[in-house]
Amino acid sequence: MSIKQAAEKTGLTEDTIRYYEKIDLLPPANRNSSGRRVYGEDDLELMVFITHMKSAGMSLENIKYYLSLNLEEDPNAASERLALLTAQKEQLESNIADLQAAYKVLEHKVEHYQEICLPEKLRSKKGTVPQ
Amino acid sequence: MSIKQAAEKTGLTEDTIRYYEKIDLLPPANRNSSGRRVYGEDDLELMVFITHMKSAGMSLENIKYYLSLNLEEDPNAASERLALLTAQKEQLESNIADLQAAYKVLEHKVEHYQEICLPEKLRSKKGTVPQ
DNA sequence: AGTTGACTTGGAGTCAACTCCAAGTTGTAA
DNA sequence: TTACAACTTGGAGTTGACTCCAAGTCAACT
Repeated sequence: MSIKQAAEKTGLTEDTIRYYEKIDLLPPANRNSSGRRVYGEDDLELMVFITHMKSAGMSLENIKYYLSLNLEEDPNAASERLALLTAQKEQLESNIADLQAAYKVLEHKVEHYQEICLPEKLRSKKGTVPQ
Repeated sequence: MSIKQAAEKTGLTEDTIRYYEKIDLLPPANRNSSGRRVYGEDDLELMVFITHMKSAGMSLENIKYYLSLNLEEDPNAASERLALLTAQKEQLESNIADLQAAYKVLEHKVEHYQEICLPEKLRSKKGTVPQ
């Protein structure tokens, strides 16, 4: 599939995909006979994985390092990956906790302004802390 | 209190506090007789509020807009604040959901590498999705 | 009077992560 | 064949949020 289709499927932009390739986060894409990038399912999976790690707050630099660990050749690669993932998981836990604290603050504020805006009416739909 | 003490109490750096003042996110600080910045409890509260909103993913620009809504003079300020906060709360909900999805992915990966690294042993301490 | 050390300023530099651009190539369609 | 859209490249520019710097001021202490 073309870079355009890959972009559509992953939610990345074409520029971002090329940028990821440029910084060696993605391996050089396969090319067709006229030199255009061609992607397969494996490539898509990798991009999706990257977006997951990114939304978990991992920097591109760290994702790159993670991906560089060669499971076939390096006997320590697996445990290094484990260490990285565990650290990231812990950082993520604390980020989520921070966000949830911020959420509570927001919730309070929203309630406050609802009381100002809707004089003693329909204050029904309280948000719940997302699970 | 001095900028240094304010920085210590809020976790911001002195540079960041001055930067926030420069971009009009914070009002011009009061000065003592020799022109140095002096902060009171109200100022600290504002800084803490800003850090909360920031960790909720609100941009400094949006926080600035929120703070610029003048409750005394503008009859619509309260409902505009409500709208802003509600939008932010919704965005935050979806961010938290994303993070939790990423967390699940990480958790799976961690389990996978634990199986590789610790051959059928001590796979006890599963992480739980943080509340 | 001299030396710290904490502050002041305006402005420049940094960083991650894009985002855009100009100029060129290729494959398809009218 | 001529137009057109979809790609290609290297490199420059942008954004948000700091972070650092040089040069100067000020108050307190020895």
